[in-house]
Amino acid sequence: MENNILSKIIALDKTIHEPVRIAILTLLMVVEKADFIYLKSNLQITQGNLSSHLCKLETAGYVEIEKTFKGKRPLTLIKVTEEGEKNFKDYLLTIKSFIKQSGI
Amino acid sequence: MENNILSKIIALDKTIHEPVRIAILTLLMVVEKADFIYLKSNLQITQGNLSSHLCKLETAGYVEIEKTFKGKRPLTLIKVTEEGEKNFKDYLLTIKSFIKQSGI
DNA sequence: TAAATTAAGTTTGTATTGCAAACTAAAATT
DNA sequence: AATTTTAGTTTGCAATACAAACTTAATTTA
Repeated sequence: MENNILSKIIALDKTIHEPVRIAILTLLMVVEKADFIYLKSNLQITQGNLSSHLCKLETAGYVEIEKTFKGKRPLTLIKVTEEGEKNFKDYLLTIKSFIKQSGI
Repeated sequence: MENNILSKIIALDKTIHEPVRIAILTLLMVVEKADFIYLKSNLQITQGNLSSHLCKLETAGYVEIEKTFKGKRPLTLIKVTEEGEKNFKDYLLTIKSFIKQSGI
């Protein structure tokens, strides 16, 4: 038992453990779907940066990306998958128990 | 106010926000000094990996590295600096308030 | 109606990483 | 004398995060 929390920290899911992706997943947990522009304006990052992070999350199977149109303009909708949700919650629980043990 | 926590997450200190370095700093917070071997065996990572993370922390001014001898063998002692301690605590507080808001 | 601007993304380029494997140097053991 | 162990550092490389450049199409302006 004992300092097992440090091995859990070291084994943290790298797909999630990236600030921008933590923020993306946090937003996606509270809405059923979000569009690209909504995420971009909430996160205040460049479109290219958002695009590549979404690709990473999609490749990992953590989000689903649906390309549609609003009128004649492209509209990209993003939602978290069950797997993404589960792994994100696990991630949060590990962080939480780490914080608890840190005594902060 | 409101979703300001996400901008804090995105602005998280990259020198700290790396699992191995979080673990190193966590260990360094509870001892005055640690030696290389102590860190290596507690973290269960390769020496090369530990060496490079310590360099990164040293370059950032977050740890001080003192090379001495135990008998005739090299002994490397590592301690966290005041700046390292302050920034690590700030990091933990940000994570803590994020976890709190996440409702987990 | 031609030119410029805006919208909504994707692709490209690059400098930085994290890590394992290889290496160094000296001490201890066989 | 040769091998192994200890205590690290350096090297090599694949993966990454981000900004800048690009694409495509719609809209606005002159």
